[in-house]
Amino acid sequence: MNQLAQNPSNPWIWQPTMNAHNPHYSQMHRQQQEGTYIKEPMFEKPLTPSDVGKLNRLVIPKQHAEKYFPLDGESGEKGSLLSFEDELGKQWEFRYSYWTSSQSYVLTKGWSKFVKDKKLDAGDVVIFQRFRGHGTDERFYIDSRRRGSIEANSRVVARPDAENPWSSCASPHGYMNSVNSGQQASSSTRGSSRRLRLFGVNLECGPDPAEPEHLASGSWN
Amino acid sequence: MNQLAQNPSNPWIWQPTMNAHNPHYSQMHRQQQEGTYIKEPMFEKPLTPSDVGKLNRLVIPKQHAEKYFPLDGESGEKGSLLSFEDELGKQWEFRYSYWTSSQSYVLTKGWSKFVKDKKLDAGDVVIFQRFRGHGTDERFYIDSRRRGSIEANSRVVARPDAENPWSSCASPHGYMNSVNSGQQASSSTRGSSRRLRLFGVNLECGPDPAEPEHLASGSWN
DNA sequence: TAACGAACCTGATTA
DNA sequence: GTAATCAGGTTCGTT
Repeated sequence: MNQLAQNPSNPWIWQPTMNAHNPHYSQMHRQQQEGTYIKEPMFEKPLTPSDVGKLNRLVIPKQHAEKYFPLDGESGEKGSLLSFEDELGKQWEFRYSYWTSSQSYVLTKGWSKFVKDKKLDAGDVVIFQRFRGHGTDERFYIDSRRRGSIEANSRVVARPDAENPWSSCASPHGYMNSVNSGQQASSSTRGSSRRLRLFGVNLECGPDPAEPEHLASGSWN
Repeated sequence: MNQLAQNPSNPWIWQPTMNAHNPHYSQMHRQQQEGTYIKEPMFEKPLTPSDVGKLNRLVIPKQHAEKYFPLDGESGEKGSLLSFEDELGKQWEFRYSYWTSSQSYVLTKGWSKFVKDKKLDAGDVVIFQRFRGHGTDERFYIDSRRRGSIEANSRVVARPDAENPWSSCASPHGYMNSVNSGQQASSSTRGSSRRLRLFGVNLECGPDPAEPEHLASGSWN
């Protein structure tokens, strides 16, 4: 089911694995039969009640929006379309625009479908990553994790994957590796003290430590 | 501090007085170094709780809106911007539009700032006037008075002005003169019966007669 | 016609 | 004190 597999010699590098039977077999993989990508985190957004409510929009913090999704003059007026792939290879398109009245960047059209499909609630965290290929080749990846979870997406939580060596309290997709520069974090799945540093945030991973706020709002920068 | 002074020979006519030290020295006066204006009342709106509440809008009675602030087809769609000057020469801009859902004309953007700045409460009255110059030259003026007061604006109430010969229970800016065609109203600042007719409305000005409703809702037409 | 979505707005909070 | 940000709203056109 994984469309990308870690390169055994370098956990930063991910390579597509072909699986034509996957109904969500992504355009990315159809178009690019080979090649390597660097998967890197962009930012996270802990969802507010408004982000998952009736407003049908996700506010993207300005510093992240301007860094990763710059709008040129033309697209700034009418907004643009951003395409993402989720952990199943499913494609998601969102209208992305800037609201001058509130000076904020938002995902609008398509966002509510994502919220519904992923059953997102306030406090859940949406994770934005990108795969960078050769030159300016760049593909966006969207993921989420439940409030209080440090799992990067629902796949590991809801569908434990025997292929994945990371267990609960570790990070799938090599986040830890990339953040820790290949050095594996010292976490154990047994024992009373389970602590790790993820993306610059100290995280407790004991037996449900009442979801401390610093965990839910942990961000990459 | 007065930006306009009555013409000694005709109280209907007001002429700008220059005062470069006034921090609110208005564009009107900067642009028009000379000239005369006819100041005339348009209408008043006694403020409802909604007008000063969280709705951040002022409903303008339809007959007044259509008479004084007509919206053409183009501006009817997106609304327009109305500029006013207050008694201090400060400029106020309000978005003005028609809400089809409620069939009403409203001031929206900018209105809440005015309410806050003037400390307006329900029952207070907002006064709309215009200065008419040559041809179609027209400038809007916005003012307010406290609930139960017949003072035309806070200047006389809060900042007694030695230059102004009108005392409490009289009208500044020559309203009385213009309405009574130069004939001074028979009001006295002493005595048990203080009554005057202002813009066609009989007003009691006794010692705080429990703010009768007809006073608070007195209107020019 | 009811629901959705795009645009607009504002106040609390923060830097 | 001032300015920027953004969560939480509203309206209104579209479907």
